[in-house]
This record gives sequence, structure tokens and C-alpha cells, in this order.
Amino acid sequence: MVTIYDIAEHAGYSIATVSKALNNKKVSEKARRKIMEAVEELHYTPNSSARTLATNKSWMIGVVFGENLGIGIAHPFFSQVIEGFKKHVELYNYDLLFVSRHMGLQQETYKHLLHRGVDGIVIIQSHGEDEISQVDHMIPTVYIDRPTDEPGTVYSDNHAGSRLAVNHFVENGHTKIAHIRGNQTTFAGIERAKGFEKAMKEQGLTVRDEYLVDGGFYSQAGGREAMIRLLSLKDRPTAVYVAGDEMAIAAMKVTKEWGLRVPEDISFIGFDDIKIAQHVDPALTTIRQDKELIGQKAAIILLDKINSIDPTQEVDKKMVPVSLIKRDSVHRLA
Amino acid sequence: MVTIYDIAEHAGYSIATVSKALNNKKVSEKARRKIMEAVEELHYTPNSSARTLATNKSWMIGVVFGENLGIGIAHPFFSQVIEGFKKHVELYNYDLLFVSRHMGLQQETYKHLLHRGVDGIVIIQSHGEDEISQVDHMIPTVYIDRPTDEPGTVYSDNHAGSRLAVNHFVENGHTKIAHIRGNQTTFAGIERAKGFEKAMKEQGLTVRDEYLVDGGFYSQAGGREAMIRLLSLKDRPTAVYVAGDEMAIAAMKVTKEWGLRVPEDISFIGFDDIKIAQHVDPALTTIRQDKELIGQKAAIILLDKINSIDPTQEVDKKMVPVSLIKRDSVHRLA
DNA sequence: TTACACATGTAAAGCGCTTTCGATTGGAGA
DNA sequence: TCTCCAATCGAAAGCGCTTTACATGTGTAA
Repeated sequence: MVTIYDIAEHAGYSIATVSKALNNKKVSEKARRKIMEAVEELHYTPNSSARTLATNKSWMIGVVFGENLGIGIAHPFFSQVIEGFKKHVELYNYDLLFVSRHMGLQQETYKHLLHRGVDGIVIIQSHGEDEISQVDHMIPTVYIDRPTDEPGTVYSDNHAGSRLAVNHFVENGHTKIAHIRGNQTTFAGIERAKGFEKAMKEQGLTVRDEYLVDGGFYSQAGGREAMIRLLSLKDRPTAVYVAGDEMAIAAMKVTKEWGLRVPEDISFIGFDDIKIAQHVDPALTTIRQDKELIGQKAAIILLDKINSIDPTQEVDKKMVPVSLIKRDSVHRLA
Repeated sequence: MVTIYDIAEHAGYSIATVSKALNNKKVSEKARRKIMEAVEELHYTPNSSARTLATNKSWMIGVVFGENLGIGIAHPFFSQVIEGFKKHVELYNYDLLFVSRHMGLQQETYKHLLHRGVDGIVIIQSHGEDEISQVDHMIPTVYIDRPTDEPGTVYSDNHAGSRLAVNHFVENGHTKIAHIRGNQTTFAGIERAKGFEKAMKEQGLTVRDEYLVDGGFYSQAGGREAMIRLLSLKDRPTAVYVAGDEMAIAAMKVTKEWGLRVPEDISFIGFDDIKIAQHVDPALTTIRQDKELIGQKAAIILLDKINSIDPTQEVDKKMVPVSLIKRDSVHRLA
């Protein structure tokens, strides 16, 4: 391995000067030139471990995925958010470290990140159990889709999303509107359900108890089960607002299996706008989360934290607007 | 930061002994116990940079995504492969480093990985341009879906996949079979096309020139264009084997837009079995790649390389079987 | 009792880099 | 020519850990 010592010798300067030249500190032009020549010639590559050890800065950001579907990186929502995050932090030369979850222990995960010396952490999770929360972190952290008042969390405007959905149903003449909720220990699940009830009230509609069913952790299996509960009702809803696209897709599928028509008999609106949504039949009308933007905002907040920029300025950054994507799963009642 | 020195002092031993105890080297039981107690008490976490510097082993594996769709981690095929890879290397305590691609320069990417001191590299790419190939790597590397004879590459059995597709068409009475190829600079694209021609020959069918069209880099846009070329033919095929699901989905869509029925007028078989495949209408019959297994095999090979295990034993590991997933996009001709 | 072997622990060097602080140099001004 | 200051460079310490080679202490055999 070629080190700074080799460069120093080859260029005729001390290692201190070489280090300065490499870090754009003040050295004479002549020294800089000679050193750079040596770098080229010897194919020198700095050693990041040594640098990290000396500077206490790793230029790595730890990524923690909290999902219990076992699909990890392949998660349709998370992966897009992280990609948005990555694109932004890359601009500032950070790399992403996906740490392994030793035994799934939350404390362990945090310790591991500490061990790795990451400069920051981004946590994105769908389920409710806290991953790292109770630890008092020394490491700047940003959360996505997670309930916390501290600055440093990013999420979609779930209330607005629910309102968009409800209003769209109402505009199309629906009043018997059900909601398949996300698990009520998850932030997104809670907020979307709250938003739903609020929007219904605003429209002067009552939320019937039996029209509120839990779909679990946003999986197709959960959506299917929840929909079956709805289908089994004597007085079925004509419209179902589903807290996640995967669940919505499964709900539509089982509805068709029961011999009902979608959307003529039952209309659906999902949440997320994952890629599949536009390909199912009928194409799913849904509330789009701007995954790129969520990732990017999280990145901005985290970088600010890392650089100790006053986080109070960030308050307005944390909520990301959603939009209604109209497709073919909502029927207009006569 | 609490260091090994603090532990040494607190436990009444030298740092050398502490280090040994922490690394399961030979020390007395008493010493080990006292040291572990101190570790607990002081909440000691070892510093991985220091350790890496001293041992020249980082316990990190660099991940290089070569895709030109700009979706990175969210790539439907890659993400699943990498997840399979991750699951396996995690068992051996490796973490994954997703490096940023400074300016997209291949040399730079490799240099960056070298800088980071990763213990191994996994490269997965769809496009043809070599990413890191021409460099003589010092770092153990494994490729996925890439043409190379050297041990250290994993890919699906593309020929078998093409044969499965062709035979399935033939069994259903089709003879006018077209192929939408993947870009012919990509390994997968080339192999699937070769396999197609071979399988056609085996069936005694001729491959008509105009039934062979290029769909580019596996995107929906490319599939659409290619399909339009086929639809514009006077004598249209009754069956189309498409080298990728995304392309196949777009091809089906445009076919329907042209007023034809799928699969009654034209049948389709895709390749990959990405998640969307089962949700489109009609559900896409396709050649499934075992993404988990590809990732896992790549991991096994890479770990062997890292541990300098004779790679000649690995030859049989590198090709992963595929399977035909029958759904609804193939019509039986009378 | 003496000699020796083995188990256990430690001092110190080294991994590759940054950074502080003092030494050296050259040039400007008198 | 001499002084002084600014610019430039380098010696050395330190980041936290591993590892080698050696020192110490204990038990065993003669």
C-alpha cells in the first residue's frame, strides 16, 4: 500500500506538508504541484480509516430499515425514499452504510452504528416498535414516518392525504365510506386514520364503527383480511379508503373474487402510489407520497444536524405535501 | 469516547490484555471476567476505524449498482438480489457500503472503494459499459449478470429460460414467435437472444428477422417502442417472448391500446418475475429469476474469495436455475 | 532444592493520517 | 548591511487498536 510517507519521500517534502497539500491547506504552489505529481505517479489513494481515526469524521451515514416484511432493501416505499436520500447526500460526499441488524436488537443496532463511527443516522420504519428511540443518541439522527416532536423527522402530510381521499369520494357521490387502517401503532396508520375521521366530520358524514377495520402492517395479506371483514358486512360501503397501496391492491383483488365489480360496486383509493398501482386492474386511484422529496428533505435535515446548523429553522421542512392521483378505481355514483 | 485504555485502567490490566480479551484470545478467566465487567460498566464500544487501521480488515463490502434508469436502489430486480446478498453476508458480520459514484467515472468508483478499504465488492449492472472491469483489482470482486469467464460471476440460466419460454409457446400451438431482445451489449440480453434462437431451432422453427426487435435497456419505454415495431408488421406474430418483465408489461399495454386482445390475439412471456408481473392484466406468464438465490450465491462466492478459498470449486455455483411461472398471458391456439 | 517448562501478562511498535507549534527561510524596509 | 516579519515547512504527538517479543510467575520433575 502506498502511503503518505511514500509521497513525502518521492516529492521531497515532509508528510505534514503532503497532508496539507492533499487537504487543500496552505502550502506553496510549488510544493502542491510536486506532491500532486507524486500522487499521480504512485497511484496513491488515501486511507479512510486512518483519516477517520485522526479526524473523528467518517463520511458515512448509517441506514436503518425497520420493516417486518423481510424484504428489506426491496421494500417498494422505503427503497425509493432512500434513493432520494442517497442522491442528496452523495452531493456532499457521504456514503451509505447499511448495517446488519445483529439479532434485531435495537440497542445493538445503535451500538453497531456507534462502533462504525457514522456521522449520522437515518431511520425509516413502518412498524411501531421503536428501533433506537430510547437511547440518548450522540449521533445526529433523522426519522422518516415516525412520531416525534423533536426536530429531525420527515413525513407526508397524512391528514391532507386523507382529506383528499374523502373529498374525492364525496365529490363522486359516495357517503358510505370505509377505511382500512394501517396498524395503529404506526405513525402513518394513526395519522391517516385521524385524518380520515376529521375529513369525514368536515363533510358532515358519520364514521360507522364497522367501516373502520385494521389492515395490519401494510401487507397484501393484511389488506385482504380487512377487506373480507368489510365484504362480510350486511350493509357494505361503496367506497374504501385504504391506508396503503399494497393493502388496497389486495382489497380490490378479493373484492373481485367475491364477484363484485371494481369500481362499479366498490370504489377504492390507496395511499403511497407505489409503482404497481398504475398497473393493476383497474388502475388504482391513490394518494401519492413524494418519496424522492421525503428522502431529500431527510437528507437536508440530517446534514444540517451534522453540521450543527440550528434545527429550529427546519420546522417547516419536515412535512411533505401529498397529491391525489386519479386513475380508474373510483366510480361516480349516479 | 471511552477507549481500551479506560477499560484497562478500570479493570487493572494492560491494554494488550484488554484487546486480547475482547478478541477472544487466550487470557485467564479471571482477567476476561473483570474486563468484561468494565466493558459493561463503562459502555465501551470498540472503534472500527482503529481496528481496521490495525488489522487491514474493514468488514465492509462495497456495493456498486450499474443501472442507467436513475432509480438506483429502487430497481425492482437489483434490490431483491442485493437483499438476498445482504441476508447472507450479514451472517458473517459484514456491512454493506453503498458508495457514491463520483461523476460516474468507473476508475473513480473503484478508487473510492479502495479508499474505503472494503474487503470485497459486488457489482451488479444491467448496461453494457464496464464499470470497473479493466482495472486490475486488488479487491475480491463478484459480478452479477455480467459476461466473464473468470470465477466470480453469477447469473441466471438464460438459455434454459429462453427454452422454457419457446417450448411453452410451442406446446400451446404457437409457431409465429417473436422476441423482444434486451440491449445487445448486455450479457442478459445477448444470452436470452441466443437461447431463443437455439430453442427455436430445436423446435424446428425458423426465426424471422422481422420478429427480432431490440427493446433497449429493459425499460417500459423501450418495450413499448419495440412492440410497436412488431404490431406494425403485416404478418404479426401470435406470441412474443420478451427479455424483461418491464418491457413485457409495456408491450402488452400498447398491444391493448392498438385494439388487440391479450392473450387471445397475441400471447406474451416475460423474464424476471418482478413483483408487478402478477398484478398486471392479464397476469404475466414469465421466466422467474431466483433473485434471493442469485444474491446468496454471489455472497458465498465473494466470501470464499475474501477468505482465499480456492475458487475453482465454485464453478458449479455460478449458474442459477430459472423457472416458468404460468399465469394468464399465454393463449392456447385451437 | 534446583532447573525447567508453561501459562499469563505487558511494553512498545506500528497501522496511515491530521494538526499544533515551533523552526527556518526569504524578502522588505531602514 | 542589519532587523524584523511573514510565509512556509517539519517534528512530533496523538487518534484507538492489534500484535510481537519478551518478562514474570507458577507448577512440575529430577
